[in-house]
Amino acid sequence: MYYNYWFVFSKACEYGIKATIFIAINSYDGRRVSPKEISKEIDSPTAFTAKILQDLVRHHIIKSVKGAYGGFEIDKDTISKIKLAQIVNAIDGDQIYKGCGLGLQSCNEAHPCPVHDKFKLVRDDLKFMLEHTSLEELALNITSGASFLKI
Amino acid sequence: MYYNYWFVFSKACEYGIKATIFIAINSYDGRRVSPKEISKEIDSPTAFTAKILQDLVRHHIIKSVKGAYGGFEIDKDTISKIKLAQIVNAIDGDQIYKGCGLGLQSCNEAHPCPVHDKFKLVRDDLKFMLEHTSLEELALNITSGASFLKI
DNA sequence: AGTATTTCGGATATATATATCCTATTTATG
DNA sequence: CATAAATAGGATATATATATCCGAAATACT
Ligand code: FES
Ligand code: FES
Repeated sequence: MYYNYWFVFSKACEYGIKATIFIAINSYDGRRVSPKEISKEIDSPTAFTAKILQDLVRHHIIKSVKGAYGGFEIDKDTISKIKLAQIVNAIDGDQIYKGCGLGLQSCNEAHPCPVHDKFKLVRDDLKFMLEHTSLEELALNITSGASFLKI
Repeated sequence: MYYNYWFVFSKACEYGIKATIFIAINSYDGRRVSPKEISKEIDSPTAFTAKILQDLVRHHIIKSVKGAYGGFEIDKDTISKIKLAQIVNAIDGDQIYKGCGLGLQSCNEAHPCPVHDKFKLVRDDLKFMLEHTSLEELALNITSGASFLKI
């Protein structure tokens, strides 16, 4: 059997998205959070999550404050401006938007793979969805109890 | 950096889809093909492709004939009945249709993750596409020169 | 200045997917 | 029956993703 255990996003990306949401929620209250708190809340391995947080800092999606009383935070103003696509891009790259569904070297209208036309529709829908979903709405859905970060 | 190099389908699944299309094309001409021919035509590692072919045989998607003058084939009658979804299911399983986009234990309307509503739409589109794309049309697009299996 | 706290980042370990190799088994044909 | 040709399948190797560990650097507070 050649079953895989994943779909669309890497584990790193799943953790990154959930972590960013949790940081946003806490930033609304002016509270910084640590990798330990985050990983507990999103049910992820702490050290691995910390690596991903570093990556998100480098991509200027979240901010880190070193030292005592430090932690991770997001500028309140930017929470509504950050789109899911930016987080996914920072961690998984942009092949998700551009890559060929059947692994040809590139997805090319002029040299399409057998599923190109149909695959492109779905892929573009995914792209549109990611580009139009804001961190703000994801965070608000958690605080309102409409959605959950774990289990 | 935590970039991944894949998207949606595993390599095994990509090879499986392309191999099945190539087998279908040859079965229209009553010709059996070997893993060597297949892997050359779809630009994949031969031995690995052979493993996937075995898997497809076990799932009754293709037929194998052992011994001299053997090879892989598909009943002409079934080519139009086989859907892309069956191939994907055989190799990558059904998590692609059912799994949570953010890795929660299960995708559950009553306990949704932050992206559930939006993700479900895209996932269901993908499911519909796979279930309504026949092996026949994929094969015909190759023979007509409208699409390609490699490069 | 000293200390506790916290992120940063390199090195390493583990799990999984991908790929290869070699032998056994099957079968058409001479 | 012998031989050649072909798939089946176990064992093994490699690449990548995931996960852990530990010391270095930065910062708030005393
Ligand atoms: S060429 Fe394969 S998806 Fe476009
Ligand atoms: S719960 Fe996450 S996609 Fe449905």
